[in-house]
Amino acid sequence: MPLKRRKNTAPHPSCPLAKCMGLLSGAWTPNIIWYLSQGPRRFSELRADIPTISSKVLSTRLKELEGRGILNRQVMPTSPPSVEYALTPLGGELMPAIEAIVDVSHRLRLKALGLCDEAERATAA
Amino acid sequence: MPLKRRKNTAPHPSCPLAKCMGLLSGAWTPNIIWYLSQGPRRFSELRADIPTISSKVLSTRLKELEGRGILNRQVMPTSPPSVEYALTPLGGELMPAIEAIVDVSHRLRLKALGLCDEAERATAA
DNA sequence: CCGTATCCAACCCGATACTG
DNA sequence: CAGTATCGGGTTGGATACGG
Repeated sequence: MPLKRRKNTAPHPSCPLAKCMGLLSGAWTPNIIWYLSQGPRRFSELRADIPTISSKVLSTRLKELEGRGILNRQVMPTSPPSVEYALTPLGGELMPAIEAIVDVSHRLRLKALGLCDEAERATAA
Repeated sequence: MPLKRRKNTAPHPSCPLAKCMGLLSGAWTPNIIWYLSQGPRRFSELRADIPTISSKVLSTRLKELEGRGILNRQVMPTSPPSVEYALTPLGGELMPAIEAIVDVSHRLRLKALGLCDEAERATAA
């Protein structure tokens, strides 16, 4: 009984997943966005926030994110020149999504530890 | 005027971004989840859904996602053996996040095309 | 049909060194 | 301080071929 074949999905005309992947591509991209969500931040501050990132990668990601419209770059007129990066409104809208993923991840860990449906089953002894 | 230094962020004790990255790591992971969100799907169907993915990578991702509790794997008792993959409830909760990212991405493209705040500025000749 | 094994090219990122 | 240039290792993923 060879089971009937299902059509290729694509039921909704929307399936631009490539964009999803591209938007947050880069190992540290979500972290950069997360730190900027707490307010504008300078290059060296981000470097300190993410100790293991190299300046090369950080500057690359910042340029990418600026080009995508996720953050703005502003040079401050201070004596040692400094640069501030801040999320755009649209960039800020990524935060709920990132937090949702983190939340699911957290609950998955709880489940993995077996600390979750224990209550449901009411092991009761 | 050397501008006052800001403390290292980390204001909220929660900043497990490494998890966020890990959950959706892999170039095709969001796509796999997206296709499974429309219902259970077999190995070869997913292969057809994502034409450019290799069977090696697909099976690797599926095993990872199963291990993380994002999807379940079930062998169907059909004559040519087939395997169905389906999102777990927790895995399904990733969909809103993925859709949110896709949505932001879409609006960013509109902005990039200059089809957005043109109205605001009312270039007005 | 459902994968696994091997090989290999591309990419990504960190370390280091250097410029304005 | 805010980056850029270069190198080199580690990882990812595609192609292909094979096994259950």
